[in-house]
Amino acid sequence: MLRIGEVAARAGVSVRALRYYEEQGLLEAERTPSGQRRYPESAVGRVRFVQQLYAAGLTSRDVLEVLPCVHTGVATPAMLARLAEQRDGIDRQIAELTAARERLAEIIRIGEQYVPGGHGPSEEAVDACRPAASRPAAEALRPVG
Amino acid sequence: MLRIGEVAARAGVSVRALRYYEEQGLLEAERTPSGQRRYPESAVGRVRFVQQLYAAGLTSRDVLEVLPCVHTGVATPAMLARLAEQRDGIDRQIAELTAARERLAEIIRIGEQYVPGGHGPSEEAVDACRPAASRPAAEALRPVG
DNA sequence: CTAGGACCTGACGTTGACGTCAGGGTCAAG
DNA sequence: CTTGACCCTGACGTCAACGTCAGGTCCTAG
Repeated sequence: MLRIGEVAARAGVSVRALRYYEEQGLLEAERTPSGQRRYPESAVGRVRFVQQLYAAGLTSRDVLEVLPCVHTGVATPAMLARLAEQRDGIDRQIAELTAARERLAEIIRIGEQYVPGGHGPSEEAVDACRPAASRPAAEALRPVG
Repeated sequence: MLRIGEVAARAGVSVRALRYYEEQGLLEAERTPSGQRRYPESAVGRVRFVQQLYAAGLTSRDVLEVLPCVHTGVATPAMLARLAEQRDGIDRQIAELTAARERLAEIIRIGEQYVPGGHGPSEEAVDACRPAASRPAAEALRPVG
């Protein structure tokens, strides 16, 4: 059985975070007679999983909805629906991130092309800043006005 | 020239958000003699771009660091470095999201497999909750304790 | 037995991106 | 000329996931 500090260190989070997770019902702990928390090794993996879901934009409540699969080992249809919903949400996020990434990457490509020479503003660079959908407009993201 | 309400509607954000962007230096506006804001069409695209970067986890300050490419049309080496940094951050996020997504997807697959029958907890379902790295441990994410 | 590092429970502070309310101008239509 | 939708500037409220501080307990090495 691990003490809270050990779990925190192994999972790469703060002690405060673990107490917060308990508060939110995401992580239980046994208690010693004196009231100190004791965790099984499994807690480390669980904390990492929670962190992963947080990173995916889920809230504590979302995670709480999704975690029961852990206890029952099997999902109800309603839970499956929620799981699928969260998965789809993540898919949407990935799509958005990919779009944003591409946009930055294009700005970088064009920037790298023009910086060496060091000459003035390039239409292409400005162009890269515009949303793909409105490229023809040739206006977006240039100095407003 | 668009009024603030129109820009907000077209970009799918609140009027308050636009005023906030101005406060953060992310979006300028001309003013009518009476002090009302007027935006060019380009503002809509710009707002969408800012939203996209927010969705990618950038803060207002991050966006502010990245936006100047818009004004100069070309990036300084320092700016290119920041852009690359943000792009790499997004890449890391995408990787994490993909991992989280896969984990949820696996839970769903196994859940779908066992729910129809409606019998008890399945080891596989529990297994899917564990981090791939610690699969051999066969402990993580089961009822803690 | 004692020092000090780890742990405990409140409970208030923080940060970012807005929401919301108060109190008051603006302006096209009827 | 008045009504009602839209706009303005403060300025305080919100929510999540913790950070941090206070004041006290536990426990392990020396």
